[in-house]
Amino acid sequence: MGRAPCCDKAKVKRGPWSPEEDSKLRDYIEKYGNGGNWISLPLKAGLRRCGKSCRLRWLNYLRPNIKHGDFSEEEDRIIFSLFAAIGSRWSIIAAHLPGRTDNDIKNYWNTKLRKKLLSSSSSSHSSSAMASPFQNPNSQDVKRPLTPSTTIPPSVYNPYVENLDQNPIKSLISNTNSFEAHDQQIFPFIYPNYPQDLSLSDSNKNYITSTSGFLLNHNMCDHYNHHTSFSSDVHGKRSEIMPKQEEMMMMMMIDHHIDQRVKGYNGDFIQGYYNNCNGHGDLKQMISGTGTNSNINIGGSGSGSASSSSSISNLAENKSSTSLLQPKCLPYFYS
DNA sequence: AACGGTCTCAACCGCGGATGG
DNA sequence: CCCATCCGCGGTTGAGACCGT
Repeated sequence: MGRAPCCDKAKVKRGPWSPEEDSKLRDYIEKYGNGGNWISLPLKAGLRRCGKSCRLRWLNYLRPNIKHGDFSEEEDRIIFSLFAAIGSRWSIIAAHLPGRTDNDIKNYWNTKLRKKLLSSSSSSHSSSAMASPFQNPNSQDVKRPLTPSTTIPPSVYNPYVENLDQNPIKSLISNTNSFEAHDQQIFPFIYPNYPQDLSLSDSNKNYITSTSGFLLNHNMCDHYNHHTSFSSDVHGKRSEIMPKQEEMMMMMMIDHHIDQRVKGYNGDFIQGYYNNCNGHGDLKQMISGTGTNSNINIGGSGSGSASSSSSISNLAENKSSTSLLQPKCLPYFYS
């Protein structure tokens, strides 16, 4: 037996709200609130609407202090940052943007920001492609050598992920320490207003920025690990938890950030992920380059297998790479 | 001006979680 | 514990606006 409908659809009005309906709803809620019960509200307010519809109309449109209209660049950055960190948790993202609703942000992402990211990512080989919105205006463009990041408390790099210290992926990445990173290209994903957001002392700033090169990837990998039981148990079975679209965006972000600092990198992280999802390897191996099928390839174009496995560490040494994104990946990520 | 394709965004839908009897 | 009910969320839809030809 299916779930009972929340209201009798034959008796309620649907579609766009009229000014009169808006006025009735607004007046009622301003006088009495919703009484903790949206379902019974329409009857009391004299509206022929479903309670859920009333709730949505109030929250997304009639509620005071709702901000409509264009998003600022700062808001863009916050959305990108939080999306990178937590995915499509629109309500949480909305909580960071006063006056914006989750619906608004979701629509904005789907119609504008996603395209912005796609176009940025597709042209990421040009040096300034990602200057905005990914560049943090608050950071100084200073290269710092990376050091292992195991000393960073988890809460510093992702407030939404717990127990990152126990994450095996984290330590593997931390050992890959031969990168140099531009903080401004990384931190905005996590903290748009860094360093202001963190209110760090000078010493703490150094301590954190020295490892920031992989913070983004830490977050992403943890995100994957958390949501998809990432390693070998995915064997060809796509996660039902993480939507395809989100996977694509996350991988493109990772891809871009590798691309930013690895000369000759051509997108094989995405291929690696693809292969991983088909049971050819696992993410830890992919990142550390330790597995038989670590899928960051150099100079290879093997189909489904790593033709010349290497690691991000090797790529960081500016070894040339001519490998291409496998054609079979394209329908998967770009369909 | 007419037409067709694309984009936007308000609204809907269904699910999972929370809550209370 | 079970069940019913409600809430809140995220994905999807579709009408109208917009744009290019």
